[in-house]
Amino acid sequence: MTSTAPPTLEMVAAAAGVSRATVSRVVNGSPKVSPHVVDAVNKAIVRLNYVPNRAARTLASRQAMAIALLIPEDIGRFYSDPYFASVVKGITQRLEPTDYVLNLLVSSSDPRHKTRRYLGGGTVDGALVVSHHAGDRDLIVLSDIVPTVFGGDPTTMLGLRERYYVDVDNVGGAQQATRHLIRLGRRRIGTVTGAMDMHAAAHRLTGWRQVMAEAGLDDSAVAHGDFTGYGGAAAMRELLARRPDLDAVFVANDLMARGALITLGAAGRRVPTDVAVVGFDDSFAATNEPPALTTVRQAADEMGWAMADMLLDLLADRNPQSRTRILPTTLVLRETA
Amino acid sequence: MTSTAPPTLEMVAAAAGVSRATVSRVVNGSPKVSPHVVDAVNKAIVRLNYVPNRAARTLASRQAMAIALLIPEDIGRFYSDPYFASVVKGITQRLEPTDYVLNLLVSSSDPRHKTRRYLGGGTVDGALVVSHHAGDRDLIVLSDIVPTVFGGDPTTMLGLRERYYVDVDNVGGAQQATRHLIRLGRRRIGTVTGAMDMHAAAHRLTGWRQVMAEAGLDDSAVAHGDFTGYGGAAAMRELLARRPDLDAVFVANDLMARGALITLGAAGRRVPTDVAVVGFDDSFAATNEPPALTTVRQAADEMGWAMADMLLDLLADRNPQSRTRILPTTLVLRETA
DNA sequence: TTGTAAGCGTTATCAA
DNA sequence: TTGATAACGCTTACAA
Repeated sequence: MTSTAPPTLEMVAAAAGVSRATVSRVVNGSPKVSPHVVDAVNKAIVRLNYVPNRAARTLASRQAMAIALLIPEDIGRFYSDPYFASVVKGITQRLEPTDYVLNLLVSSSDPRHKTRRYLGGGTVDGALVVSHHAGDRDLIVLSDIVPTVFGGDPTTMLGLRERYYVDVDNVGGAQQATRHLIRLGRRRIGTVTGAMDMHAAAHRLTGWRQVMAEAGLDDSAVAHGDFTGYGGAAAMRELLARRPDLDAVFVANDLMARGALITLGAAGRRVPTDVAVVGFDDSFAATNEPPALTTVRQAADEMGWAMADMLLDLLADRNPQSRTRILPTTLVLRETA
Repeated sequence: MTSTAPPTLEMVAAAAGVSRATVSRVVNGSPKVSPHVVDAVNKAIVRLNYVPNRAARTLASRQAMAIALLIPEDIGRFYSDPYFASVVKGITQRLEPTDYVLNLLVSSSDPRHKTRRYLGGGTVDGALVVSHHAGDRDLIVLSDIVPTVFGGDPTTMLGLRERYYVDVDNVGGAQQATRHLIRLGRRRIGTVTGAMDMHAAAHRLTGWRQVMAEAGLDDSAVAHGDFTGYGGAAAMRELLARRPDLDAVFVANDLMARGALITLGAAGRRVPTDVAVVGFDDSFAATNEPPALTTVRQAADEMGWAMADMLLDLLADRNPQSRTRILPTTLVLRETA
């Protein structure tokens, strides 16, 4: 903890024998300063161990150089899902080489108040919203306060003007998974869905349905899960009870796929010999333990990266290529299908 | 995005027919303002939808009302470990009711530069460091810049002055787990350690050793893991090869315990009938899928909470009870032992 | 109880 | 290329 007050621009100016303005120019890399002066100033900066004061800078330039990361109220889920962690990872990676910093903002029970106050205070230049749930209406409002990029399509809600967002191709991923299962010769294919109040779950189910229909297969073996391992195990039991002859299952995320695997093992089914299993996410859960899951990779970190990238464009008044960006999903073949 | 400039204190003052100072007092809840005036000011604030400018406030008060969360360079590990997620959760929960905000700072490859610059710029009032690895020396330096609280004992490194930190009782937890196994009648007890460059792994091994020695049991069945599921599975195989008659195993974290369970299943051992298994962490992995793990709970979120709490004390010039705080660990009995 | 006025450390606008 | 000199929006003695 520093005891003496930190050096100011003024002190550096005095030490270098120039004006404050000049030091400011040097600090900000202005091209029109004589090399000689630049040198003198830099020496003084180093000698005094000078670091610009952020608040003063923000106040004068009206730029906070900070971005808010808004997290849904449902804290528990956010932290327990490796998917979110990867998104955050991607965001921080994109921001790393920039001067922007990330402010973690867990939208409280009263987002209207604290969050709005925060964003309104000029504390941040923009916001990133990571939320899967439909119904986080409050968050939508925020995009009227500062430039905002959403993770996941927020336009499924009504009354929305154009919003910026990045999403992954959930439908396409589910299609690939299902087609793969069919290619494998499976015909009695079921699916375990995610929590249906999240658009990702709905889209994945849609993809599965489309391919099943195309192939003229029975698409009635649907059981609803909740994106947790236990939920996946329970849904799998339900599926097995209804269709004991099932030879494949597309599970809407890896966590549930793990649970499904356990149910299958307990029921004496060999994977993938008897029943092939494909998960979704290619998260940590897919490869942390054997058997390694065949799954649909949605590059969550890329999503975070793309979100930050889009926001950066917005903040630089550089218009992003487009308001939305859909990232591809790819099937990753491993041991379960 | 607002197009018109946001209202200032000055504008509120004008609207309410009082001075700037008075508005400031009202905003900051000063007691010596007549109720009548308070009312008028608040009305004006609401009417203008006024939100104080953070930068101006910070500049004038020399308080950033922000806390940095420093994350180790090894990004991947941080994000894939549910333990860290819980710590962050605890931190945000403690900070929720305060006016402090959290700044996520992933210490880059060159922490000396960007991080120091950041902390030095008066951007934050204090810092929280979450790191398990020994050797993050650079981070230690930071505690000379701003008040800092560490998660995990940083004093194992040399040349350290007094530091503030919160840790969990790893030794005690391992002891409880091992004693439980003995109480169960198990005598041929092995252990799978974590990555030995982390002090938590070392402490857990120590706890196991102590109890084994006390009980006069053979403590040679030690296999080293790396805190991942695959590592745990491999270590378990090694243990089984060396000691086929093993009747219990203490695994240094839940992720590895999951892997160990798979190895045991493949080897035809029933859990807990043939081999009892106790994990560590009580993380997400312990209960996400069956069987639910008997494990040692280290309340990671409490750790985050305690870290933030200690820092808050520091920032309020309230001296914390003590410079260090060791949180208890408790054995959670479930299905595997 | 309220107001005046002097900062807080930068950036930005002019001149020079 | 450099230097005065205003802002920027708020807090905080110090007066009244």
